[in-house]
Amino acid sequence: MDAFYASVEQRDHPELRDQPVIVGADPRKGAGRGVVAACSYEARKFGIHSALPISRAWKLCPHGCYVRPRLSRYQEVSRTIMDILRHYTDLVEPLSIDEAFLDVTGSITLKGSAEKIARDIKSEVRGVTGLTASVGVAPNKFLAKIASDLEKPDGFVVVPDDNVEGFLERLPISRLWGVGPKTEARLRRLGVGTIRELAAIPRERLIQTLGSTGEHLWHLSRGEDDRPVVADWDPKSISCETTFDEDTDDRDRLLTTIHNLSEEVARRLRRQGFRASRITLKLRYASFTTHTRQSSVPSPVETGQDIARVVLPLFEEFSLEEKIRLIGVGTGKLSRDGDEPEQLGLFSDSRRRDEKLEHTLDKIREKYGRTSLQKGSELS
DNA sequence: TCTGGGGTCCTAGGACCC
DNA sequence: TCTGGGGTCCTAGGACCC
Repeated sequence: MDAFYASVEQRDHPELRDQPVIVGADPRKGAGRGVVAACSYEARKFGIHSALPISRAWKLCPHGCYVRPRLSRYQEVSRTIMDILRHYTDLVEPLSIDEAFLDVTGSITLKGSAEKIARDIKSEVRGVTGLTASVGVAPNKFLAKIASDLEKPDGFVVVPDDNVEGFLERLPISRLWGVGPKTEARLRRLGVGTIRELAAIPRERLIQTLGSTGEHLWHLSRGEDDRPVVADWDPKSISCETTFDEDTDDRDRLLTTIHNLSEEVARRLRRQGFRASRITLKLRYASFTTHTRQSSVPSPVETGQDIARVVLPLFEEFSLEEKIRLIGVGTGKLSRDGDEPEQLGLFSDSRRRDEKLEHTLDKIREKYGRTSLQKGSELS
C-alpha cells in the first residue's frame, strides 16, 4: 500500500486530503520525541520521510498536519485488504501490515495471467478501500518486491521472465532487500555500486567478506531466489517496549513500567495462544546505548506475574547511574498452548490457578475494556 | 537532526557433551 | 602436563525491514 497510514487518515478525514499529513509521534512544537511512522506524498515534498525524527519533521514543515497513529484502524483496513488478496489465491504471505506476497501460480487457469490478476487486485483494493496499492509481478519474491517499490505510488511493474538481467542491471545495490547502510558501505569498498557490478564479483570474494549474507546477495544479483510463499507462519517472538517522555532513574517508575510491559506482553501471548520459554529485558540509556539480558525458563510461561518474576532479577543487573530512555520486555522460544507437556513444578497448582484467573480477566477486559480491571502493580 | 515500536536473521564466544 | 574434533544450546549484540 502507498503511504499506508497517511492514506487511511486522508481517506477517513477529507479535510486532510491534498495536505502534508505526518503520522507519528506528537511533535510538541519541535520538542517531541519519536519518529515519523508514515507521511503523505505532499509531506515528502518537504523532505519528510518515515523514520525521520519528528522534531526534524517539525522544522521542515511546521504547518503540516500531524496525526497520532491509530493502529487498530490500520489493522482493520489491513484485514479487509488481505481478505481481498485471498480471493485470488490462498498462498498469501503478509510481510507487514500493508504488504503481502502472493503466489498465483495455481490461479492462472481460473483467474487469468499474473498480470491480469495484479491489475484486478489493484482495482478491487481501490474500489473497496479507496486506497492505492503498488504491485510488482515477477518470477520470485525478491524481484516482485523490488518491482513493487519502483513506481510508487500507484505503481505497476512487470518483470518479464526472459529479461530479469536487464531489469536488475542498472539498479543500485541499496535497492536489494537486506542491503542497508552498513552492507552498502562494505560493498562500495569492494567497488560495487550497482547490481550489475555485484554480479561480476567472484562468489568466494563475497562470501569471504560478508559470510552467508554474501552468498545470499550473490544469488540475488542474478535474480535467483527460490524462497517459497508461505501463507501462515507463527511468530518467533513477541515483545513490548516504551520510550519515556523524559529519561528517568526513578526506580518505582521503572518497576511499574516493567510490570505493565510484562502484563501487556502476556496478554498478547495469550491472545495468540502461546507460552514463552525465553524472557528478555531491554534497556536503552540516555546516551542511546542499548543492552539486553535474557533468561530461559524450564517451563513456558503466559502470565504477566511469571514474566515479571524473570525480568526483575535481570533489571537488578543494570546500573542506574545513567538515566534510562527505554525499557522493553520480550518473549521468545514460543510454544503453542498444550504443544509440549508442562514441566510440573512445586507451584504448579497455584500457577494453574493464576493462569485460569488471567484467562478470565482477558475475557472481562475484552468485554468491558482494557482498563476495566487492573492489577495494583500496573498502577503508578 | 537526535534517533518509535514491532519484528527477523546472523554472528561469535562460551558451556557442555561425547 | 597438556589438551582433538564434532556437535548443540545459550546469550548478547548488530544489521536490517516496515
